[in-house]
Amino acid sequence: MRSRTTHSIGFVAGDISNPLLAEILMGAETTLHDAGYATLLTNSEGNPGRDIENIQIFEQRRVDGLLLSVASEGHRGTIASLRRTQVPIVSIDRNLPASLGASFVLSDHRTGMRAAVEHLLDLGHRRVGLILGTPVRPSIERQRGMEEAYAHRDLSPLYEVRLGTFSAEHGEAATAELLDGKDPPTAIVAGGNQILYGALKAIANRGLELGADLSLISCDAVSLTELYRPPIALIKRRPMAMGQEAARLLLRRLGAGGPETVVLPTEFVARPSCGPPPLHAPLTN
Amino acid sequence: MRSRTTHSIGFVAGDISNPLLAEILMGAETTLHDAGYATLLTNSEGNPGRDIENIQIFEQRRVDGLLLSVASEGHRGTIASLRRTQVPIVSIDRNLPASLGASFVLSDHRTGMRAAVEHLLDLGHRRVGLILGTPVRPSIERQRGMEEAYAHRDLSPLYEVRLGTFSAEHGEAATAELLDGKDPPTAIVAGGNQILYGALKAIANRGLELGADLSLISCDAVSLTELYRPPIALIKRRPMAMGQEAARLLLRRLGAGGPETVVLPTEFVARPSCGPPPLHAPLTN
DNA sequence: TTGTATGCGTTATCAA
DNA sequence: TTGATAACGCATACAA
Repeated sequence: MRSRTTHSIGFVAGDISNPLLAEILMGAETTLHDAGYATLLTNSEGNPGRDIENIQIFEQRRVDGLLLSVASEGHRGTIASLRRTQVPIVSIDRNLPASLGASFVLSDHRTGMRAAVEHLLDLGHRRVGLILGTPVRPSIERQRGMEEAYAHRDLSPLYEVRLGTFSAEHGEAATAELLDGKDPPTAIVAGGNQILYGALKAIANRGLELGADLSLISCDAVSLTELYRPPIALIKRRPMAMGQEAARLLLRRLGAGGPETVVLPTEFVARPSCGPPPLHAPLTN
Repeated sequence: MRSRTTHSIGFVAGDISNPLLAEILMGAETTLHDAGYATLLTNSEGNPGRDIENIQIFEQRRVDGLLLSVASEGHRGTIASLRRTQVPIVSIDRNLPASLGASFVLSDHRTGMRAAVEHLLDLGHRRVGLILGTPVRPSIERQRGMEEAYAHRDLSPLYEVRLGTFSAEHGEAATAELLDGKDPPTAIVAGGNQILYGALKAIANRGLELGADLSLISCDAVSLTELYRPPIALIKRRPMAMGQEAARLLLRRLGAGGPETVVLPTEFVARPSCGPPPLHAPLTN
């Protein structure tokens, strides 16, 4: 008498301790719960191998669908696991081969980043440091937004990009390198909230005043950005809406709809952490 | 040939968007994953009705055990649902009737709070405001720690306690009331990280300088406490260890062990957000 | 044609 | 040293 469906959904999360992902998860969980589905959660901690394991675990448990934010987009094993999986897939802010037939919920990081960098260029900055996490879609789109801003103003690409991990450690190390290097940037964009924490630590250690000695922009709104003094400019999005949208896309797939892609906007919010570059900084180009 | 167990665990969380709970969850999930268990997560959003729903969902899915942090400890319906449940239960930082035969992982909030308040009393404070969330174990234990500190010094209980919810809104409103009232406190203790955000907002709105005009102590270490200027004193614990311990207790129950209780320590960390009370404050008692 | 995307082959790295 | 696994890069194919 029972249907073949388990009325459960698997969520493969990269790092649950990230408050952003927690919000996405909450949005998805709430929507799925209202539709009568339980959410199973697993944690990969940024490890592609555990992504594969987790996908297999969900396969064994016969979940009706998968929500996932994979650790590595191009990873051969991950793609192979997903190809074997029969259930609908919704990818959250990650690019996957179209042949998988997945749905996508993506943030338009590029537009927000472009607006942020144009704001810095308007203020007179020319050397900007961009600190990114692993080379997954959000990082790549953010870099493109940076490139577009410079290209649109016909300026030489004097920005410096530091790829790494979405960790406070990388944020701190990259900020230190940028600030201690030759021709240090007059503005820094932190591409993730853990990266922001690390960057702030390095900045505070050097006694630099935000908005005067150095400008700073954060990706994603953490409470810290509005409570910090001065308040920190940010590229905003709505993570809970992202989770809800992911859940809705999955529910449509379960109702026999085809794969869809939804792109959600990001918005730049100027705040006093951005000011004109210090006068002694070399204004090239 | 398959065992009757589903090798899955249900985690009933109050509010996943709380970074503290996210860390507890991650600790539990990692340990359970290593033991071959998948973690199912549901979210109650502080609503006892949804606690009951979620417990029933897990019952239907035949999970092997439950980890939970209930919204309301005394709630009749919640207790009744738990009584019906056949699987082992581990309660995280919540009191439940002993007749349920649950295991417990608890934080020793009282000791940390007592040390924190004694620090304030040593600095000369007599009027302290304590902002708490809902009346569950952490709040109750924190209040007791406050009481003990005053009693141990033979001081009149000039502290003021504000129970409410674990939200930034309550933190801001309660801080505003305390500061705008007659005989305002010279120090405030924020009993939860969302409460801290609200309190800081109210304090910043009034242009008060921490450590000089007002002293502030936070419960639980959010990155904000070390990045804020001045850094904010806190009562520290290890949420990830709490999740791991909860998972271990549950695994022991699954291996036919009896119910156990583990109490994990909290530690007060003094920081510059605490200073002597301003001279113009009335020093009573 | 140019940019983009995908799949395969190769190398590098780490752990046993 | 060997095995496995992850990162890199090229060639191809498709689309704008």
